[in-house]
Amino acid sequence: MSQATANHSSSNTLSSELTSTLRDAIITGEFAQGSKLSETKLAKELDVSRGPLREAIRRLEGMNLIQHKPQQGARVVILNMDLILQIYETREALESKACALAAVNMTSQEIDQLHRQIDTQSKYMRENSVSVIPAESDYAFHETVIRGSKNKIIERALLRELYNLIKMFRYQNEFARTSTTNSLIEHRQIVYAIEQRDPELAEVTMRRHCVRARERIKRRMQLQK
Amino acid sequence: MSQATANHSSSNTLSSELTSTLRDAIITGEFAQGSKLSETKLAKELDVSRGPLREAIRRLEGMNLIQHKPQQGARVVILNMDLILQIYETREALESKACALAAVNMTSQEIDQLHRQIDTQSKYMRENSVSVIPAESDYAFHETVIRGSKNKIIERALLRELYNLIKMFRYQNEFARTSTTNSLIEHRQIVYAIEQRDPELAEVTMRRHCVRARERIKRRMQLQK
DNA sequence: AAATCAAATAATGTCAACATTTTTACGAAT
DNA sequence: ATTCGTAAAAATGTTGACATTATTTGATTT
Repeated sequence: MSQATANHSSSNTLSSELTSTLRDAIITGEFAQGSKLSETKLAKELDVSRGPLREAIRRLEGMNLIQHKPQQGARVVILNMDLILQIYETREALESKACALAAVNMTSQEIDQLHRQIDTQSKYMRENSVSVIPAESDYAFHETVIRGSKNKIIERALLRELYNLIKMFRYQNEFARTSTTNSLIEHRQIVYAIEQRDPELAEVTMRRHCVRARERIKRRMQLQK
Repeated sequence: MSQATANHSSSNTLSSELTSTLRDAIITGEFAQGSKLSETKLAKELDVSRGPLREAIRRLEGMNLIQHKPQQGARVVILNMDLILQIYETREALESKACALAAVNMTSQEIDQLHRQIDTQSKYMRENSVSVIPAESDYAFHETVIRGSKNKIIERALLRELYNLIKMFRYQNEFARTSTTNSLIEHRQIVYAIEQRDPELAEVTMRRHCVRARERIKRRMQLQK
């Protein structure tokens, strides 16, 4: 309690702290894809017992970030091209539906927030004379739409499972990071559809946005190879 | 090892055994919706220590079957009308996509299996002079389609998360159980679209099948109320 | 009788030790 | 040199005890 380094999240349990810590380490690639998360080694390094560590691993398993085999331990998921495309396919199905629902269920305050987020992106590009949207800003926009769906199941599937994998992929692959000027235009179209309270338009607009992202990724991965 | 009741799954870990046991108990309503899963009580009843029990609870959390609050324990999810409709909405988005992918990716052997499953359903209805498909047979059909998508992410989201909730809902609500003659017709249409290798047709056919199921549920829940 | 507070009780969170399985290391045999 | 098998080492699975936090109980006050 008298420690200098303020533990700003001391109210949480150790197990949930570990979940966040390990999740971030996996996303950033600090733990390499396919590498083993040794309980004994991690427990020593992080100075915790294996109990909470195992619980954190079970949670990460539920987020698709690691795979666990009985008696053999846990390994970081490997994002090969097949899996990435499957992730983007799933995202397309879920987020287009989320967007349709958002057109019906979002409050006007939430729509205002979408405008502010787009303005931030636009301003950033103008002031820095670049044609890329910062990743955090892009995530924030999509998160607002997803939460606006008011569908807890879709929200959980996207934010708790898929987006962690997408963040991991983008963070570790430079070529996957760019959200170009086109993205901003598409974001505007999405907000327009939601504002019009037009779920069909919102759905196809978001679907196209996701499909384009996937195809861009696919093209670049094939070049890479 | 010399017990009369053969433990046919003794090769698995205790923790995974507990996961299955608790999952089934939740689905069947043996643990009531909203009731607390007390670690100490369960540990005594099942004669296991709390460690593996806690891991099983973390896994069930990842399946959306229970909600866990720090320092307060785990409670069985409550399937109110809102959540049920959200579950069916999500299923619609995922399974229609899965069906489109199945039209592209299924092997002819897997398509044969679909035919056999439909024949079983048809035969059952003829021989028993009823107009309902047994729940297990309906699940089996959908599972074959879902696995046929070859998309591990969608497969996991549907089979590991959504379908457990749907099974729980159907098991505990008599009015939600009936898969009528129409379902069999729709199943035939789905197989036809897959057989034609027509992903667009497969997608809209499965979507309609899911939408109808949801609307049937919605109508009956509103009457119930 | 209702509300409030404190002690007692019970529950969840965490740890360290033990049990079992897997992996590694090493030596013998072909 | 390679393969095989055995022993040692290390890892995961499981348990019971301790620490801390919630909840309950009961006495006190208004």
